[in-house]
Amino acid sequence: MEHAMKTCPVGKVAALVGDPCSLLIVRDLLESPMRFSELERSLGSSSRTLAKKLKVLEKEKIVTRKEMRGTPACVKYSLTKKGAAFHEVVEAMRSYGTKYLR
Amino acid sequence: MEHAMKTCPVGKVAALVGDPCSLLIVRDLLESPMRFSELERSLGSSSRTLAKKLKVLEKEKIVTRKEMRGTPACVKYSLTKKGAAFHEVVEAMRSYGTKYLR
DNA sequence: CGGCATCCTACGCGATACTG
DNA sequence: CAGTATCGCGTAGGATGCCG
Repeated sequence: MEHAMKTCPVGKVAALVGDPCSLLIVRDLLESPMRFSELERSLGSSSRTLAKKLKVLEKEKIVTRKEMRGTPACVKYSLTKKGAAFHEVVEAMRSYGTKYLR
Repeated sequence: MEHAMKTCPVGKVAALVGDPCSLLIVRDLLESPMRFSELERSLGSSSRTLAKKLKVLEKEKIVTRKEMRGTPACVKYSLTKKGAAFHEVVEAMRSYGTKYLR
């Protein structure tokens, strides 16, 4: 499996956002920048998982972390240009889901 | 996480082919029908994993199993119309991967 | 609020071996 | 060739608790 995911463009994308969690993060952030807790609620995932996924996406330059000062803390996540480019992929998926999955 | 994947079209698609293996199966079958062993080699996965994924995709009417008689056995997998409709999604991914992932 | 640390469990998945 | 069965490990990911 490893080989295919490093060779082919499709495989590489799959390796990056090929899990439901990362994909849904991108989907949400395409809508608008969001805070950690907002994502947490939207996805219904644990903070642990969310934090880990966000870190990967940040390292891959898909997502930007912006920390506003103040107390309590406030952090906004948004998409980079590279991340926003997932728009086409997500829309293709949405279109498919709407048409074929009830 | 469960909720988001049953509510939103994108989530539902993710639940279906939101893992690298299933996605790569679809990618391959978009090219042409393939035999079990061909998929096995192409993906570099174990027969166990492949068989399980294929069963799911078959149950979801993404993939069709066609058994030719003869010995040794020969089985061809191909996409249904519903499966072929993933073309747009896969192409969007390929386009993204080509542009942004080296 | 936005995390990180810890613990714990389920399961994905490869390796191997065996059948029709 | 096309699977199924069994074992065994690595890991994803929830639950909980703590801290700046």
